[in-house]
Amino acid sequence: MKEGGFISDLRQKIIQSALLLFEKQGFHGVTVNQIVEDVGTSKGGFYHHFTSKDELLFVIHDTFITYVLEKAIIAKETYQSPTKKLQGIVKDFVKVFDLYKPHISVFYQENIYLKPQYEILIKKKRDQFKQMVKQAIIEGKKAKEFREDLPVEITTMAILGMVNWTYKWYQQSGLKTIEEIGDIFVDLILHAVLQPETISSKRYEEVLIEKPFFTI
Amino acid sequence: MKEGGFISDLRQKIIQSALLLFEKQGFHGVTVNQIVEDVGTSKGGFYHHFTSKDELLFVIHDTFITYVLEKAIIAKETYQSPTKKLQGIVKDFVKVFDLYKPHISVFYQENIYLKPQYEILIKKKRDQFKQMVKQAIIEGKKAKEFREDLPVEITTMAILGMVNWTYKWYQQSGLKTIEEIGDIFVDLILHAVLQPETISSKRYEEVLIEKPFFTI
DNA sequence: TAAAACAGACCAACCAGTCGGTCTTAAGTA
DNA sequence: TACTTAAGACCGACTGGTTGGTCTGTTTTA
Repeated sequence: MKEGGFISDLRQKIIQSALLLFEKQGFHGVTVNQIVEDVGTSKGGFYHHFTSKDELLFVIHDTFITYVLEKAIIAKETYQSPTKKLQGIVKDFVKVFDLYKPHISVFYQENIYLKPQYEILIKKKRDQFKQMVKQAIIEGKKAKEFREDLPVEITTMAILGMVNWTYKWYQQSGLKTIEEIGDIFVDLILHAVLQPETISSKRYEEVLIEKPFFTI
Repeated sequence: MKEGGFISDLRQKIIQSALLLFEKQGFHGVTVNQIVEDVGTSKGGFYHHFTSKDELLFVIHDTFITYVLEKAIIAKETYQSPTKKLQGIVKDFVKVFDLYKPHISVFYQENIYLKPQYEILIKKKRDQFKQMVKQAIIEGKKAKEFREDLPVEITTMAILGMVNWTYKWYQQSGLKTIEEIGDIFVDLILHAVLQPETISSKRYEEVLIEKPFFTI
């Protein structure tokens, strides 16, 4: 508590252990006893910090989605053009996979086990995030940066799906770094949504934060 | 047994009920008792047809992945050019969401609960499917239909992610039909992977099965 | 010294799977 | 056709193990 800050905080230790256990074995594949044993504490310690196993699951969900949402808001406010906004949101989000992979796995894998009262709270924030991607696409069409025939809703879900799915296969020990993966995703997305003229001309350099790999 | 065929087969009824229950509440959120009650049978009936609850989960997984794999093999053999192959595989796969949505949900949601001996069998088929998409991309690059700078592995996962994620949001009652969604996905994917020249010229008409919506 | 933090034995509920028994079906027999 | 019979299909009370959560303490902190 004194030194080390939250590192020695039992609550955070429990979350950390639970996170890794839930990721590999699922919420129902891990018992409270396993968690407390892994942490090196007791049932008493656990229930002093959490009212239930379900609340622990909620805390994990909430920590993650809150963080992601804040990042997205910053990206949205930082950049002006829709292209840059979309690029920023995607790149920041992909980066999160490095630090928060267990969170993300639990977030997408165990969300059906959230109790209704918690589910409502999480859904709200999750929808907010989705809305930011959607908004970027709408603005991109309006600004004539993106193709006008782009179906907003499906394109949004396609982008989210492509990025979210990363939790199923990404490994830190893999061949590509998370930065590289993020660049490739942005590249694929921009090729899919930008006006063809923008791509074939050199005009995309004006609308991008940085050159994607395909311009090399 | 006489008329109606497998529709009155208890085994199929159990799978059907379990499917819908697992989809909404998860494998561990549904008890064997709930399943047999839903079907209108008994524990005895259940364990006459399945050795365990785990085996039921495996059967659901296997039915689905076997079907998808067969479809992909047909698409691969039907079309010649890589573009058409990729287009065919994706379109067929997206169509599956209409008939097999519960299967898919269970397949991606509950796969971590598969017992090791079953997991091995499923992983084998799943990898085969992934390999077919990957192969189409490799061939597309070789044939100069796709961009040469395309990273094969990540692009494969991006496409799979985009399509797979559909199980999280697709609803039959939604605004777009599954056919439309499939077309949009193909459109986005092709814009992302095809040579820019092919898109800006009219040459894509030669390489496509049918005109995507954006040519209108 | 009191409140917060933690320990761990204990419990009630639940649940996958079992097992002895009954019912249905259809082939065999005369 | 009527009767026999055996195997497959199905029933449901029961069980042994497990699990989330409780409660009464003990230790640590401020």
